[in-house]
Amino acid sequence: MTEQSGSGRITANDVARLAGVSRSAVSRAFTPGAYVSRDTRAKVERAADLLGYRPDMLARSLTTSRTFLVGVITTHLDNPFYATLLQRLIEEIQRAGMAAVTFIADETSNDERISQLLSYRVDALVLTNTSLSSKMSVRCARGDTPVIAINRYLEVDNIVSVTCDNELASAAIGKLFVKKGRRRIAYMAGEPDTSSSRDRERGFRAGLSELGATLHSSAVGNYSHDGGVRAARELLSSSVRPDAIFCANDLMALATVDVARKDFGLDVPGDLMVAGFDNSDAAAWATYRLTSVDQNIPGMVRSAVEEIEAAVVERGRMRRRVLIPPTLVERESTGGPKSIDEPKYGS
Amino acid sequence: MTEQSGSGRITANDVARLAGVSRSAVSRAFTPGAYVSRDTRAKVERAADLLGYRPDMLARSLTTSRTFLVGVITTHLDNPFYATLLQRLIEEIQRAGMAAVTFIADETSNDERISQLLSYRVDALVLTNTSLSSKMSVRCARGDTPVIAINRYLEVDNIVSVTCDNELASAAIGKLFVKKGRRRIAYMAGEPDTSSSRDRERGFRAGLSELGATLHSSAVGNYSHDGGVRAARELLSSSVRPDAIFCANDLMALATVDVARKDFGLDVPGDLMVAGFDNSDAAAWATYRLTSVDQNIPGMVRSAVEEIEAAVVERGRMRRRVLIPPTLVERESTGGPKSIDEPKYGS
DNA sequence: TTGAAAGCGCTAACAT
DNA sequence: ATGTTAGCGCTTTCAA
Repeated sequence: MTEQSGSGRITANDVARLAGVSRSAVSRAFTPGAYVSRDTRAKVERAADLLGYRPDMLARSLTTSRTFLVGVITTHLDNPFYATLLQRLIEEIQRAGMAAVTFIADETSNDERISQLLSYRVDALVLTNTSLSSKMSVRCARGDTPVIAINRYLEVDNIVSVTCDNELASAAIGKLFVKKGRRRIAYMAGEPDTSSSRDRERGFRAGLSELGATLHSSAVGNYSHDGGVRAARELLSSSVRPDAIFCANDLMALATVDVARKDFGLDVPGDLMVAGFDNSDAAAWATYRLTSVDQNIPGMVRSAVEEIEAAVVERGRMRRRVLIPPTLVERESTGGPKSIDEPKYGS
Repeated sequence: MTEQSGSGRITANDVARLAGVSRSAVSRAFTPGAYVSRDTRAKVERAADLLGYRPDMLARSLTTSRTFLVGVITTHLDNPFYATLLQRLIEEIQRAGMAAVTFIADETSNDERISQLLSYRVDALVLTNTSLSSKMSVRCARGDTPVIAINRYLEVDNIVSVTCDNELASAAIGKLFVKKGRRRIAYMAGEPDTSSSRDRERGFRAGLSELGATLHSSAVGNYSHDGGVRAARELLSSSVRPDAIFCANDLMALATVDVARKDFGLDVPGDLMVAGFDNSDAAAWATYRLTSVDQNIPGMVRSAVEEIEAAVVERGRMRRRVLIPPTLVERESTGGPKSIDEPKYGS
């Protein structure tokens, strides 16, 4: 067993010496589409294995200006949807042979984080549930760093937004309520200044009016459980109580079910139908059996990473918006699945 | 407004030219403890601001052999505890001026991920809910890369494990059940081959026997909700049903409450007391009000990052194990908080 | 205190 | 197909 003398980093030189070839031969052996003879490649690989050598990505990046690093900025992960989204995104990035440098957005220090990521020369930037200041947008553009936004539609140039079709799915929920005979239909908004919350409200209203119904009341729950508790109390305290509530995410919908049962003694779905958004794990739990919208996270992250790969090679302009078709998942909180022969929307 | 001619990356040379100083002056202006006159520093800073310059971390790392990159390997984030842990860990890493390169462990490709991180010359490696093969352990040691394990105690050299005091907290739960008058007390294990699940069982048994009680039955729920459902059905189907179950995490405990109520029509805590571990958000929800153990995630990640910083400067041997004191959070699932004057354990 | 020069580990253009 | 040479952008001795 040949050993390395100076403990510490093993370099291409060490491998070259051991294999009896030049440094460039070693480099070529580790470069996918390079001219190396079967023979030298074998020698290099054996030597590399022996020494436990692996090219230094930093040094490599310095010459290739490809780091295989993707910067990811996300929010707090208390919301399980964000957690799952981040997990799948990271997995997809690593499946594509890259690595994710992840930051949690401070909201206040968002620009600083992006600047930091840029100093690592990330090949691309992915923003999940986060915005981009126009200042940073131009810095990314100048550095030729493609930016992909997931789950937020950003009105900024040179950025591709990947979201599910919030309007379509929300309209489907609205129509579901009406078909189930509900008439006092309420909406619980997420964070009011996000595109997702606005799109969901717009779609929901459209779905209602398509069947001749109209919104009875609404409140803001800020996408959090606590906010959902407050908003649910507000809605249900009304003198004319709603008989159906569409919450802009599951966290608020679960809170709404809790409040309806515990604080108001209501039966779900008898007295009150509730629907959410995200199809989180808890939506399927026996206690809730919550109707919800599956955003197709795998589809979203796949699109996002495809956009990254395209942008990295093309270096050109990018598509502005990608819409992922969601799926409505009906459970007992809206009276259970509809009859089997009724067609689902979406593909 | 002076602008940069060649769009693309701005280098120290550009700044030097604009500021009328040398490259090294620029470098020194960006190096905390370096000899630069107030005057040149000011000139450099102004020029850098104007150009939007920021030192290239990759190039810098190549000479300093400090990347300010921390490799993080974690598991699936379906478990909200892992999600919160990861979030806080990343936040703590970025507060320390470093960046986290995050991978989701494939279990099968764990070694490959670590090797990949090593090729980025990460300053340290953090494993959360993950193991380390002895092969990789020696590669880390050879490269002088410190390894910190969170939430797993690993029997490997040169590694520091940060966990909460699982045994202490679990013993407290055991004693709580006995004090509340329960005698048919069961344990629901997590993944059987993890140190956390084993330590919790050991502590729980110890707590019981300390008050003269003994374990009635046990099952394995693998730390998942589905697993918890199955294990709860198993335990509650017994001819002599348990009247208290300690689940090794909240996900399983919530599942147990659901099963007890929905499938067996039991009252919690009347017919069955349930306690969990992690003090996840859902444990506080009105439907569950679950007694649980708060592992003090902020304390865990703070210790972990302190260990990183210490290891990076010292390059010496490290402490083997850090125990974080947890807190018992009593809620209605075990009959509500005890009287106010009864002392809590831990600090 | 500052600038000039060397080099971190690698890849790529050029010769062979 | 292989080796030689010249950098990638930075820090850091070494002189001045």
